[in-house]
Amino acid sequence: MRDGFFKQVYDVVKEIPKGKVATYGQIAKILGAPKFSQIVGYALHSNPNPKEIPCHRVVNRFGQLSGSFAFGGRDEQRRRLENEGIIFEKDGTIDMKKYQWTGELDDIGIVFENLDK
DNA sequence: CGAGTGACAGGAC
DNA sequence: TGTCCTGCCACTC
Repeated sequence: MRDGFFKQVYDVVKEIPKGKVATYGQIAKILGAPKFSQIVGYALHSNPNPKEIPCHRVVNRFGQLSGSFAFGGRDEQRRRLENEGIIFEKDGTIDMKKYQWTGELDDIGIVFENLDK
């Protein structure tokens, strides 16, 4: 998996279950590098594959939608999340206690061995 | 190949 | 989740 860190990010993001969200930092941590949070955001910004990568399920640590969105703006992102059962507060944030993806590697089936080859 | 960039996080106060 | 400030590293030009 040395095609780039980005690809690893995409692999994880694709495994986020419907109705759940994850933070950039969380994804970074899953990849074994908590400091990669910014890189995760950068990776999704590139978003070479919008139809495969549900980046609307990835939010910042406040549970708030990101400023720019590759699919068509915050509105679209919000609608997609609502469509998955996620309720937004009136200030545009979501309840992370309820919706934050608690799953880790065990749940998503990605094994670090795979990352090695 | 060096410098700048960025969908961020976390600690300090 | 008050604000401010610093660190972080892959990627692009």
